[in-house]
Amino acid sequence: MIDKLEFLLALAREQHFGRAAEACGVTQPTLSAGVKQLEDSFGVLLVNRGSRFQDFTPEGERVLDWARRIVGDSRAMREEVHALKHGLTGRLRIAAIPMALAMIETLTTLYHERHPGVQFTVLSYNSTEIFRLLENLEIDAGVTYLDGEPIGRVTGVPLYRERYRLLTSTDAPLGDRDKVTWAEVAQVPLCLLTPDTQTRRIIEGLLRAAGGDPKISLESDSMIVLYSHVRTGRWASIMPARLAATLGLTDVLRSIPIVEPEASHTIGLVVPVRQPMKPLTAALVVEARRAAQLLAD
Amino acid sequence: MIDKLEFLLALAREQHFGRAAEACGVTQPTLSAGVKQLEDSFGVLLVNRGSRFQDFTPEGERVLDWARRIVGDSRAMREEVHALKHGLTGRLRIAAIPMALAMIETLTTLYHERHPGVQFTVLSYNSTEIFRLLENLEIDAGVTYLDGEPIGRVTGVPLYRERYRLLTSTDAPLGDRDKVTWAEVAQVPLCLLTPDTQTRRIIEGLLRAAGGDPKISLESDSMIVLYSHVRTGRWASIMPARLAATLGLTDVLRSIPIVEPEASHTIGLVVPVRQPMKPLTAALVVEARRAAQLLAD
DNA sequence: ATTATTCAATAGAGATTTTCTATTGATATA
DNA sequence: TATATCAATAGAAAATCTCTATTGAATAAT
Repeated sequence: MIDKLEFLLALAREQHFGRAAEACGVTQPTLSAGVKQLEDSFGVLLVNRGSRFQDFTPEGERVLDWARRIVGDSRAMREEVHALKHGLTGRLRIAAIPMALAMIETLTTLYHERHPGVQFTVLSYNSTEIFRLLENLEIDAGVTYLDGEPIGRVTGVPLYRERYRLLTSTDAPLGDRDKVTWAEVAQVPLCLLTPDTQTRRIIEGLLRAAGGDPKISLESDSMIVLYSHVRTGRWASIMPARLAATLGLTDVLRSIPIVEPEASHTIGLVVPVRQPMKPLTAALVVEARRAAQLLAD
Repeated sequence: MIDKLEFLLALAREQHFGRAAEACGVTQPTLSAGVKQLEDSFGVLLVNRGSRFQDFTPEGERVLDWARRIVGDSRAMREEVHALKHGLTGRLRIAAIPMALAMIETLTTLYHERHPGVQFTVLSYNSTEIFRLLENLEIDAGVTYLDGEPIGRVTGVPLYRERYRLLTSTDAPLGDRDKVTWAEVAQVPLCLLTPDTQTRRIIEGLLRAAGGDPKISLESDSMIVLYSHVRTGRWASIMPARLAATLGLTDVLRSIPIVEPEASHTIGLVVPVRQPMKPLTAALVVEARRAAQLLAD
């Protein structure tokens, strides 16, 4: 039964019987039969298909919702029993927005000190995807903005407040300033994250609110790409103070506070609201609260 | 997998492999094998047994907790999909404390008007048992005291406030009074519910607080037994005004307010906190809120 | 228009799992 | 000491699950 529900989750993820089957480690007819069995047992069609996968019926969507919950709980149960016997072990899957990647280390280091048996998978995704991955049980926790765009069925633990800075070289325009305004920054060609990220939308919003029409000379979904460009001294970017400090400043590379307004956003851990949590996740929430104290401004 | 968890729930309920098997509609070896499979798959012992059932291991208790959740959700899923197709049908299982039995009609009547396809099972249990039954998924909802003794993992919906009255005949002691005090009532021989009920504990508490040492001339777990005795005019009892009115007063039988103090307790619906609820339960909560308005003092 | 290709359902065989009956072994009760 | 109760075990039968191979339908490519 539960494995059939896992079939359904895989199908929702892959939107394709064959790939879903592969993801579950079974053959396509097996997965097809599993879905059909669910349909028979419920007495309703769950998936619309016309010789290929189309989408889920309304009933299918509801079942999918329950399936996520039931499959999640069944994994949590196994994890908890395992933890009772062997302590915390296993893999904790975390996704973070690019802007927060450099601070994940604070979390994982604290966690690893207490629970050395736990391994980590840290992925970079935009905030929208993070919520989708959480819903689909593909990650255990995310690190993203807590304010701003609405958040779904998750619990948030604030980690720190992020303030943006202009990263530029001393000999570039504005490079000699103590602080700059958003209006001024809007005049400079910038390297920013791609428009699918919330950070990009926030920064563009601030630039436009200051009356600017920003020129994005280079965009990427990788902070490394942005930073390596800025490092040459020929490009400028905007990033959180903390991130700039982590990546390292050089004698020609400066991180300049941006004012008017002094915008700040809260970054935090997000985990499924489900109670009780998986033990690995519960422990992460504990460490996140500790990390928040370390990171407090 | 889920059926194995059901085996475990039955075992917790029956404390006996054979009876648990019968309750699940399988033979004893099948249930034994199912439990053993769970143990193998978790790698831990769940049940302590020395040639017969003893109890659950700590790990077993945790698994039991998850099993209740998972099994409950899986039933809720089926119910919801069924409701999407056929509307609300099935059986709603409600347990109420004896003192509240007469008001259940208010709930079921409202419910039945809107959802004629739903059938009811109404059981009489004391408040402690009601919580146990809720935990074990043996009932969908309970009706009991919301204040007083601590309540567990349930959501409460207040229905009405209950005020106690002395039920006695006109020619008995106190029978001619407009109101009586708890101290006075403590002097009269009474018919009350058995001591395992919260109502009995509350009433005895009030009587003792008024300095009395009550004589319980007859006790029963059945309101009918109490009422039929009082009806003869030779016995007296204490019950809520509303209940007395439902059972019917005669020319010799009076219901007299008891004061000093004018104690009152809230009776309400209790349902599992689980979100989302089973459709039948969710509908019951809606009707309970309507009923509360009808019953408001 | 014809041919290829992709996709999911179906058929049927083999493997696995599940469940049963019957029995045993152990413990508790008369 | 005999009897009854309880749960585990053994082994056979039944049900199920999963696989390979194929079909049929729909889309894409030539």
